[in-house]
Amino acid sequence: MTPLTETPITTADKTFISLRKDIVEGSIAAGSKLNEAELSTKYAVSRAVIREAINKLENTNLLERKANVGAKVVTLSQSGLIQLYQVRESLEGMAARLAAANMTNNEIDQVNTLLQQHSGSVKESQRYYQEAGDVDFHYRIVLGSHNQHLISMLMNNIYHLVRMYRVQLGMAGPRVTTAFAEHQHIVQAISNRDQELAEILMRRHIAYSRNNIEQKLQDTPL
Amino acid sequence: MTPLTETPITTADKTFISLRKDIVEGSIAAGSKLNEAELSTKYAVSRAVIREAINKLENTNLLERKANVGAKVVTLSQSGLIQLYQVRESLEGMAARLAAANMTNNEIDQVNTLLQQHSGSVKESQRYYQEAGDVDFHYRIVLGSHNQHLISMLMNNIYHLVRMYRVQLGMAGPRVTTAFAEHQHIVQAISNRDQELAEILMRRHIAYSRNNIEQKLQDTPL
DNA sequence: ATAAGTATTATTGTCGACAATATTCACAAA
DNA sequence: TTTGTGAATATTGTCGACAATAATACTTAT
Repeated sequence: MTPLTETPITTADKTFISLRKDIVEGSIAAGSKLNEAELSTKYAVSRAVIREAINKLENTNLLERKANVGAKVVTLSQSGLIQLYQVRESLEGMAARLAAANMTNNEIDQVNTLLQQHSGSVKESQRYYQEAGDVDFHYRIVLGSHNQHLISMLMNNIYHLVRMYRVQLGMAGPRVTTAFAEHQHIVQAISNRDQELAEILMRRHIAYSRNNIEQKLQDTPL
Repeated sequence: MTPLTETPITTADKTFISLRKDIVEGSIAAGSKLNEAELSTKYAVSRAVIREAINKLENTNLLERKANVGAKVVTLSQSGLIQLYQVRESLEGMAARLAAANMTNNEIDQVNTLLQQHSGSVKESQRYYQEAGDVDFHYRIVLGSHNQHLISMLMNNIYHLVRMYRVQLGMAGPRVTTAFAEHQHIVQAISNRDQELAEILMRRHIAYSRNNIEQKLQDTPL
């Protein structure tokens, strides 16, 4: 299940999504320079389209542009990861708080159903949950905040870069089961409409998650 | 004193800044549609430049684009303002926390000096502080977080829209002196390296500020 | 051999024209 | 009058070419 259905209309949009995918998954290497002419032939579109896609990518924090020089894919670093997760903790904490205030009963039921479904697959294969399940859960909470700025910032500016770290550093990890329990507690707080607790639990959850990734990063440094 | 010196290089950058100014200050009306050809003649640049500027403006939350239809300046609304301040509270709270952890002693000294300077002008004319002083203070804290994502999000995605609300709803307000005291307390907490308190105080400060603006909004509804 | 300055090449920025899509207007039918 | 259909118009999306800037290679002098 894809949580948010992006429907690219223009070729610039499609190119943007292709480029983003290639960067996140590393087929365009971190730190490498983007040559507009090259990309133009590679994706079989005009340079104007490439430029528009690059402009859009700039917002996603996946690359940096310098005037008259060009665009470079970001480099992954420990400090970059920490900074990213600090922002995540801040924004998703607020999202959980707002979700406790603003989610409809119907939305809360759906999240509960989602967790029940996951509970099964957690026991069997831990793999599934970590990939799609975790993302799904966080999406629901963020959308449940009903705050357009919050949603846009996390979806567009944060999550793709988070995924880039996950993919390129090969995060899978044994944190699956404890993370699942944490998710349950967060939903519990939201069900109780306890804004304060929902925020605290979500912030802790993300802080734990960061520690986990950081530890992996010690083993396989950049 | 301008806190962050933007140095536009290309004509697209310059046009972007001009357009942003005109939108924030309302000479291009909120809710109005942007016609690329019109703007092209108005700013005396090609349509390509206008399009690049519009693309950049999309990130600032000052306008919305729809494929094959065009870009519209955002409309100001009470719920929009509340949502904006919720995000601000979240991000600037974290910024204050990180500032308490990461600011150099030198940076802290500079903020203290800044507040002392303001303390004089607060007694005389309240006007100055509310405009430049408040902005200056918040910039220092945000920059003091030493978190690039946080800085970028607030500077690029949030503050211009905040200013648009302020300008177009004519916020000046008698909150000057109490806000000044709040600023002092925040700096005190940062000086003490008390992350927890710095975050709490900043969040309260912004919540108060939001209430203040909301109240004004009751008097002059949109 | 090295350094500085200049010429050459490569790459990004800007432009005007054309294509594709959406909007508006006119007309006809109910 | 209102509604639906089609043509005409306006607007955005895409393209290739040229201009401006940066990166590279070459030459020359010390």
